[in-house]
Amino acid sequence: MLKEITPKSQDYSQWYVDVIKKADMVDYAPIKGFMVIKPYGYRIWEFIQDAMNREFRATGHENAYFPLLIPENLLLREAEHVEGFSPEVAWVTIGGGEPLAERLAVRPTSETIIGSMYSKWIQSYRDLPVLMNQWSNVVRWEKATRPFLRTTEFLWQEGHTVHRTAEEAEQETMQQLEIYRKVIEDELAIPVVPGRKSAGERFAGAVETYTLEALMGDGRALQIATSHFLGQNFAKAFDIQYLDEDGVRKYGWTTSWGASTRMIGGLIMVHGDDKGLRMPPRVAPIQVVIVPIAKNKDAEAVSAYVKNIADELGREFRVRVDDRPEFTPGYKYNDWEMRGVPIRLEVGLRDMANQSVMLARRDTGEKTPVPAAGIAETVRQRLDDIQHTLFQQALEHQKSHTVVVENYRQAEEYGYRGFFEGDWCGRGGCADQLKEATGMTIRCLPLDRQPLGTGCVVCGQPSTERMLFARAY
RNA sequence: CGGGGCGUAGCGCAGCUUGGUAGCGCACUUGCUUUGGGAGCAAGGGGUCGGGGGUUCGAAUCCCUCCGCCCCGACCA
Repeated sequence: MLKEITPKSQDYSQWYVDVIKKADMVDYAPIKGFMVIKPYGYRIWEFIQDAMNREFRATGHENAYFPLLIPENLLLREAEHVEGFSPEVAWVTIGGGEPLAERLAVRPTSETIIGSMYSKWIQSYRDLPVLMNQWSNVVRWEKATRPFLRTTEFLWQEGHTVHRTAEEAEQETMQQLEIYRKVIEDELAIPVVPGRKSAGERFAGAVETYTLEALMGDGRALQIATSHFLGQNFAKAFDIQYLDEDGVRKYGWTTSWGASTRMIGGLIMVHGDDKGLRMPPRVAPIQVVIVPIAKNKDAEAVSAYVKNIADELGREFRVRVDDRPEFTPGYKYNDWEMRGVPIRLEVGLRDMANQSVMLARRDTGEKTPVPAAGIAETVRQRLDDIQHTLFQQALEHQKSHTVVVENYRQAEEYGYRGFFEGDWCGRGGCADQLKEATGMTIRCLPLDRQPLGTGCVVCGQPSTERMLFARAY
């Protein structure tokens, strides 16, 4: 085990790696680019799943599961889609010891195989809309990988829907984007900027891609969820047709939307500090840890006092009593701080005598004695406050690192760290030049902004778009 | 794919220049003492030195070769 966590300011990448190791979230697998998600990390994923499943069901979606392997001919159906994904597809060519007649792709995403099934299932306008989601793993052969942020295999959910009209499909696309915003801001306490992707950054095969962009602690952007309006591109490629009320056969309009374990990487980078993780209470595997402090002769008395408190809190919160005899209290404080547990209660003889406990907040580091009576209410308030404080701190960071510019060169004085906002003429050439010169890419065209009319930040020509650009993960 | 670095105990490393019984710290096991911010003492266990080949009486160390990992670039939902 590492003894210390590298300070963020010294080396942000090393800090990130140290934190995920110290927090016991992941381990590197024996295959390059793959990782094992350990129970403490996986539990966070389960909370995200719970929150999303609630929202998906409330909007009429059902979970289903489609195959891991996709026959090559299906993957080839949609031209842009193949072109976008083929460089990173892993292929299965042998099964049961025999070479396969047709090689099988390990899914990089499931539009193709789901589209082929939808075409069988849909006959009439009465079969629409089809609203499904699947929780799965996907594989994209990446050259540079980092735990959670970009791994060869990752876990995600992918929603796939078919609609009767373009309007309904567009509405679905926006509705799902809003669900992501809600879960990511309310549960993970990560503020995001919703926007539309520029043509160059669009999902392969989509008509429009919408995104949520978050700003990390080091000033780089992270695309944290996307929702795609696919038009009739996939409906045509997979022959998804229905007979409409007017007796005419028509192509359906499809959408897809996804969010992955990358969100956990965002969670770490947005909230973590030099002591380790800081977990937002709503997705914290352990919300309250209680550390009893007692010499041998007092152990029994303290333990009884702690048990009462733990029982009361355990009815409402996720509580852990750390009574491991082999570690000192100081060790335990550090240990749980690395794991980001929002509230720590230190309980010894002094507290017992005062009928109180010492409450330490992970977000602020503040330590205050609080009465044992009404402890559940106190903890409830503090957890709410921590959830709120983490979001506010992240929002402050985002706001203070968002700069409006009239020319992209102004970003240089900020070291290209942060979100930069400016006008864009809409031409891909300017986007390319921006990237070439600065390493920054267009993160999105924010939904609620209009061009200021100051001219494209790259070429100065009349602008049609307002864009958010940054260096990204 | 280009440039650089590294593979020695679970983790982090020394040893290699100049070949001669494989070491240190942490972790682990046992016992005793400890416990309000990373406890102490004592006794233990743990290694095909990344793989293969060569030189040599003898290779972690020298030579050849293969493999893997990390960082920087390029590429990228």
